[in-house]
Amino acid sequence: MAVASTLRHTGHNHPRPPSAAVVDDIVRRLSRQGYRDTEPRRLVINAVAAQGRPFTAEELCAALPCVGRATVYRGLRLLVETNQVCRVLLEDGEMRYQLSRGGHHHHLLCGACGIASDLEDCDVEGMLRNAARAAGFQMNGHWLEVYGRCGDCVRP
Amino acid sequence: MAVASTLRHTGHNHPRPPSAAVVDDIVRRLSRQGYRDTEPRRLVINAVAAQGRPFTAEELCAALPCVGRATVYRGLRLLVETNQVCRVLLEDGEMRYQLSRGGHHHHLLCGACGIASDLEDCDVEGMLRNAARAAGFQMNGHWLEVYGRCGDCVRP
DNA sequence: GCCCTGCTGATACCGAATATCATCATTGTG
DNA sequence: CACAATGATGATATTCGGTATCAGCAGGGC
Repeated sequence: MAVASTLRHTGHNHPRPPSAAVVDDIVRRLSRQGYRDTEPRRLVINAVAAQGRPFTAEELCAALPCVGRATVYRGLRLLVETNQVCRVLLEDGEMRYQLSRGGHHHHLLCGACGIASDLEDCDVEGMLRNAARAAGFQMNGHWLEVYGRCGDCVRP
Repeated sequence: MAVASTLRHTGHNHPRPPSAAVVDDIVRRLSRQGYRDTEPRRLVINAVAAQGRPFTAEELCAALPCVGRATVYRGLRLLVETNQVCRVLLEDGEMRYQLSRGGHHHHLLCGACGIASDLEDCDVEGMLRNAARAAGFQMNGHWLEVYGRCGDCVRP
């Protein structure tokens, strides 16, 4: 129902064309794990996919006035737990979320426009593991965010 | 006053000898920036310095029953803002704090004992800057946490 | 179409953190 | 050393993000 009017709420926030394919993919993956395909859940996924930059749970609630708070939070949590949405840590410690494009990657967070692009093909992983081993530490994982200015904001 | 009894509250938590020198250093640095040397503030700093592993603001409050909540929170925030306490991000997204030993470093966080050791002499910095530049991104900073098992917990 | 069960959403609740503000204490000054 | 200016304190109220509850609803297997 009110999908279009819902998405309009995020219009000031670099909206993407709500790609039905992406949403369907996510719903299908959830289905495969036994989660139902419900309308409110699809609305949440739709809104998540429409965000153009890392968002907070509260922003998602605001963008979905016709979906209950609890449902939005549950939906977001489900997406995080199934690794379809990744957490993004801002420089000031605030936690945000973003649709994951899959695979292991890190974020290049622009402090000017707020957009998070992905950094792939970077072997921090191996380097860190070695450095950690040298300190007698067995590394199992890591969390990395990179802050600065994206190309568009550096040369305007 | 009740410093000794206060510290005893952290006894189960790898307490350190409350090094007066460390505390004095911090107080002096604050003084230089115009912040007063007050008893409650010293108590907070003392408790911070006595923690053996990353702690939460709430834990600090519990360890300082005779200092007001607001004062504990304010004191901790002041220490973070003046870079004398660093934030530590746990794998699950929880934020904790730890006395900074100064300079830029990263944390090796042991998931078993909870202790955070420092990783220095590691050129992630340069590597990241290059990788970011290759993606057209101007890097100004980064946040990195390494998770795993410390030497003591790997071979018990 | 029916029924089981997961999902929803209004509400209440919880915990962490901050705002308020009268009172107190530190520190620079005379 | 005493005083005044002002920063700091702490009890309290408040805000805010997030979760628990639970009766009613709806998806989807049969």
